[in-house]
Amino acid sequence: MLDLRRIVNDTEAVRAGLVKRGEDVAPIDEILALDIRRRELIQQTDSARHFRNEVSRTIGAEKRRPTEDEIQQMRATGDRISALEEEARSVASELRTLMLGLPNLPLGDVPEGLDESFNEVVGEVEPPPAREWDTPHWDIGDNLGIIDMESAANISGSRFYMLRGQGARLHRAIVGWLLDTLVDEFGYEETNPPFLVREETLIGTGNLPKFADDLYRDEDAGLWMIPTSEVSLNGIHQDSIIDGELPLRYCAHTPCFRKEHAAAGRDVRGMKRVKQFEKVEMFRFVEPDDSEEALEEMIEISLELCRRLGFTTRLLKLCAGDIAFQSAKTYDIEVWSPGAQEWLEISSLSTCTDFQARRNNTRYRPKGGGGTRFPHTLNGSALGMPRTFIAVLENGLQADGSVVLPEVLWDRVGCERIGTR
RNA sequence: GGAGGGGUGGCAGAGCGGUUUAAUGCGCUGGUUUUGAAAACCAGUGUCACCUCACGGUGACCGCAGGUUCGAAUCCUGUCCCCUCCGCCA
Repeated sequence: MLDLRRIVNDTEAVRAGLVKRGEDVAPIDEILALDIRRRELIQQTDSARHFRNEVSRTIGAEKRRPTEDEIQQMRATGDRISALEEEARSVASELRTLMLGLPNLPLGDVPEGLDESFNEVVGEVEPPPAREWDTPHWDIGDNLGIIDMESAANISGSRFYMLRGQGARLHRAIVGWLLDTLVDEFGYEETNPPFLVREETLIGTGNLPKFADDLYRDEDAGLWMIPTSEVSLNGIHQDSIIDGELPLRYCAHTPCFRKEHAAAGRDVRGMKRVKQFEKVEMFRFVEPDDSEEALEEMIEISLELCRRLGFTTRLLKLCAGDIAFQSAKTYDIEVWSPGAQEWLEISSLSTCTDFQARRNNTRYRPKGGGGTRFPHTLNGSALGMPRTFIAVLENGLQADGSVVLPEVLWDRVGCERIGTR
């Protein structure tokens, strides 16, 4: 959520930010009008209530029964207050609806542009030359008997995958290695949060109300399945004032559930785009002044993880039209997929400034005192799973069809190579 | 699913119709003392909104939503969540 005061005091900058994202600015004028009405109503209600408080306080202090006149007058005041409150509620609710529909504003250094063709590659990298045996991950997995797409379809239909034997173990090894590395080397607290969340939690991240169509839900229970652990981790401090010092660094390994309507017909083969996948996520609550540096640190962590897995990567700075609703700035890390001869998004790292904290009503106490403030939140994949798995297979593929594993995984998988030699 | 108990300020925890503008403790901030630190002592310190250049003022908030009343943290109804016990399922 944007700061209402900022919309009022710095209207043109807010409009410019929305335009940069290709967003409709019409709600701004409605918001400004509703805010004026809202203030009027608050003032009128407050003064009516002040009157009522004065009178009843006097009666109480004098320990007497109220007079007939007083009772009449107070009843009328009560009715007036009720009427004002009712209008105030409806104005506040309209205002909130509009506010929840506004995306975050892109930071100044976010590239202009409305679609992915305007994303900037940071430090161009040449992909390695193609090898004659390069082949997509589904063929590799099929040959080795470690990816079983047919069974997945039997169980759940399209856009699911199933891993078997050493494939399942490799998957588990990657996840375990990622978590351990984040905890042991990069100062993250490991968490294992709920995967089903309340509606308010999804409003807090920005997924609701706007993107309900992308999410799975249990309507009877009022619970939704998370599309990313960002949702659960952001929810930890919902409606509360963080007790203690920032920064807070959480990581989690969770399943993620997405309907993927928007991708209908695209990436249908293999496990690249599926309705259920797993991800190891990094999440931070930081002081506002520290968020840009924190984002750089998180990018460096993800790049380092890719390096240790032996991946060829490139870094993308997303343009204003391509960043997520809640994001103020996003970098994607893409890994070279030799089997498909394309760059594959393996991590997305964003700062959401105070946008999520505001929606979530998460606050902290700055060190010097002086009340509460909204922290900044940042999230990023410490590598998304099926794609990391894909990259390990395609990069490690040998001419004989076996896959040589990155050294960091040897102990966990129990071998250096999958397949015959 | 059944029975009971409970949700109060950063935390703990009183209050159960009108001097409560929510006691007290912890924590936090500042000060005194000290070579320095700790301890002790003194003072301050809930959140949010609106008005004001400011000093300051006003209002709301005791899980949430209604209701009763001149007046509700306090009484009534509904609802959500947490805890204990029982049952059922893993």
